[in-house]
Amino acid sequence: MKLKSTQLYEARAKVAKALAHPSRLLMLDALAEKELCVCDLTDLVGADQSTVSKHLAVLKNAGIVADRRDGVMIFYRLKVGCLSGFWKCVEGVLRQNLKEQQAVMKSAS
Amino acid sequence: MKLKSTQLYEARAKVAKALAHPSRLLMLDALAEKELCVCDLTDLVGADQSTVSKHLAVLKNAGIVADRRDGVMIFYRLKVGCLSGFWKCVEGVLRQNLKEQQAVMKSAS
DNA sequence: CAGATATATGGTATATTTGCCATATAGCCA
DNA sequence: TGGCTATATGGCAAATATACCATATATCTG
Repeated sequence: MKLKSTQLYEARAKVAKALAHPSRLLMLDALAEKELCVCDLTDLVGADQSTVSKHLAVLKNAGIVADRRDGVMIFYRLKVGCLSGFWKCVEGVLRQNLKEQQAVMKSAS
Repeated sequence: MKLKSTQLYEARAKVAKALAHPSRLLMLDALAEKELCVCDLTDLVGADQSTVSKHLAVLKNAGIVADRRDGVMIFYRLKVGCLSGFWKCVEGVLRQNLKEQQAVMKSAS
């Protein structure tokens, strides 16, 4: 039971780690629209191609995206559909947190 | 617009980073039930108290939990309600990925 | 096959994260 | 106030993540 739990949280952490970089999040947002090749994503992120390739490997290894070869190009697509809803919820909470902080600041002044 | 986007993805990454550790995820799961003091969470995680305290600081700084003092003890509670639903969705996708991989293995054997 | 293009991988320097120890801070109670 | 308990913080060493360069691999095309 303890081992099982450990594995569960490590699996979740692997996904969270894959999401824990601005460039990867930018790419995921773009991929939510349509599949894109590495060249598109490299342009989008504005980093070295090898850097983008490694970011994509992280996402793929976490099971968040999948890839498909078409000739010389490799297209990546999103496999997890719950990201946009999740961020919407999280950002709602953070906005609320901010409001509460501002209220505290105001009452203290 | 570019700056705004960068800030958005950095804000999201901060939340994802806070989620990117098995011990923190274990604590968040426990906090989904009810608020807990640092001592409870230290027992749960089984790490040094200072380590747990720092993990909690990460979660608090990301806006995922809030704390409340009651005498000598400090109770933490979850502020973000969308975590369990998110993990449920993610784990569904990962299970599906696994099935597909197994199907590939089978057809290749 | 040779050359060109798209992508991945190895190597390495730098930055960040993590965990524990020691210690500081804060509240409770005698 | 002094001692006790709960929690937080500073410091440091080890582990991990990140970015870029150089280069390897794979595919297409002539």
